[in-house]
Formats: sequence, structure tokens, C-alpha cells
Amino acid sequence: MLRLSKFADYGCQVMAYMAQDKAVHSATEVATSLGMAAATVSKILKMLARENLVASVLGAKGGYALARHPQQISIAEIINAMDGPISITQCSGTTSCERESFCSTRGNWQGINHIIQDALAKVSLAEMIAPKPQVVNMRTIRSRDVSA
Amino acid sequence: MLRLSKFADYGCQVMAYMAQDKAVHSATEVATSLGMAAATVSKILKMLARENLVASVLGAKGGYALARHPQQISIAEIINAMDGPISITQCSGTTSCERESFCSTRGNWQGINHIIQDALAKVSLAEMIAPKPQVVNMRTIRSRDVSA
DNA sequence: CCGAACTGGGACTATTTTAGTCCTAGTTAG
DNA sequence: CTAACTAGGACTAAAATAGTCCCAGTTCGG
Repeated sequence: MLRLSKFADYGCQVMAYMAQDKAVHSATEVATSLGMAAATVSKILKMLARENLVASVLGAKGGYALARHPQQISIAEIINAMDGPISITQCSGTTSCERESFCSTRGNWQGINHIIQDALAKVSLAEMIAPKPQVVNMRTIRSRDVSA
Repeated sequence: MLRLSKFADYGCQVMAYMAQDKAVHSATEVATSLGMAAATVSKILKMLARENLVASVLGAKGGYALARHPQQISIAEIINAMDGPISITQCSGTTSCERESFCSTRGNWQGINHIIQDALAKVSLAEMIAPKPQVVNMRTIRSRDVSA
């Protein structure tokens, strides 16, 4: 339906791991713990560091630590850091968008996009790692379609 | 941030065009009106027909017409028809998902996924083509980030 | 002061998705 | 019976994504 990139997914996993404590973790350590390729984790941490979601410590014994408290980091920020702020409609104003009905469509797309961003911004990393999901009433999970 | 495929976008455009009236339109006609490649529009209409969003009429003078009233078609259905029911998290249960903290993360992902699906299901094709966006209060559009 | 353990940044390649084209078969109006 | 259509799928092309690697800079510990 709507896809989140693997990077965004990885980014959240990495952040979830980091959220365990306030300590400094090296990329290698995170990779080992998560069972991911070291180079990939390193890349992800670099991206997260650039967006100030994690703070980096240079040199030997260096690594990364969460820049803020898990309560103060939303998954929207993580996704943005990994995927960039790409809106769901990527209509780059090409020629096929001239008709009035289409433009009004665009306006609605933006509204929908906003709802999604809002939903993601409302969930903090702390909530994400909580065993009891509070994001939405979980009786609604049945709505989940069979994945492709 | 979150990407909608071009096909889903096209599908909505095609459906918006079809929603103008209850008449039968050939793929060629739709393509011409929308300024899109005929083969592509044809493919999109076939997909929409398979999901019963449009009804097809075979033979000469054939074509497609909206299967239901625009009020009764949600954009979630259109997106599903085009992209398939792919949830935002595509974790296929690989080895890196063993830890408890991750699994709880998955549960929350499903909740978020549901919110998004809900938002899309609430918007009908009729609302989508309406010039005045009612989907969300539009004072919030400022939240739209600069696209990549 | 040197070497080992790190991050920073980016170039590069491989892989997978996505988009788009085309062909053949079947249906129907005139 | 032919022209105008859709049905379905095979195929190719293009682009986005994921993943690897390299080199430079920083810091710790001996």
C-alpha cells in the first residue's frame, strides 16, 4: 500500500536499540547486536547523526548515543532522516497536471499527506519500544491486509 | 517520507477523470484527455477493472465506466488496486527481528499502518475531486516539507 | 608519539522495484 | 467479416534502493 524504505525501518531499529540506555555504542557493536552488516549500520548511524538524532563521539572508544530522550524523538523524525521529506505525491508539476480537477486533487493529497505525517509525529521512540502498543487501539489490527 | 507509487497516482487521476460522468470511456480517450501514454492508461484501467473499481465493456464502442458512485469509492481502494496491500513495514520476519524490543516495535508499526489506511479509506473519490478540500483543515498545509 | 579504534563523507556497484511497451487472444458493433 | 475495443501477460528499460568500500580526520592508550 504505502511503503517505508528499508533504511527507515533499519533506522528505527537502530534507534530502538540505542534507546536502551544513554551509553555510547559503536557502529560495530550495534551491528553485531542487531545482526546487521556493519557497513550498513555505520551508514545509517551517520545519517542519523547528520540529522542530530544521535550524537557522535569521535576517536577510539567513540561511537553514538541518543541525542535526546526517547520521549522527545518522534518516529517521523527518524523516517525523515532516513528517507528525506518526500511527500506521498511526487507530482513534479509535469504537463499532465493542468486540469482543474487534478489540481484540486493535489490539494487533497497534501491534506492526506499531512495526516500521515501527523500520525508519525505523534509516536515517540519511547512509545515505539514499549511492549504495550498505545499508538492506536489494537482491536483494529484486523484491518491489516495480507501482505504482498 | 512515504512514497506512493506513480501507478497509484495515475490510478487516482484516471479515476478522477472517470468520475466526471457515468459514461463509458475507452482507454485511448482517457489517455488523450489526460496526456498520458495510451499503453500505460490501458494497463492502469485493466488493473482497476480487475479490482472492480471500474466496469469494463468489451468489443467495439467498449471501454470503462466507474463501477460505483464516486462517494462510494475510497482512495484507499484505488491505491490498493494499484500498489497492492503492502504495509509500510515490509519486515518479512528475517533473522534480525528476534529481540523483544523489535517485536513490540512491529506491533506499533501495525498501529501506525492502520492509522494511515484509515485516513486513506475516509477520503472518497468524490471528495478528492472536490475543489474545496475537506479532508483536513487546510491551515495545516504549512507543515508540508520541501520535497526532495 | 605511534598505532589501534573509531567516526565523517562520499564514490561506487549491485540489486530490486517500478514503469512502460508490446504482442496475442477474445469480444462486440455495425 | 472487419474495425474498435478489452484481457492478460511477457518483456524491456529505467530508476530508486540497498549495500560495499575507501580514504581522511579524531582520539584513546600505551
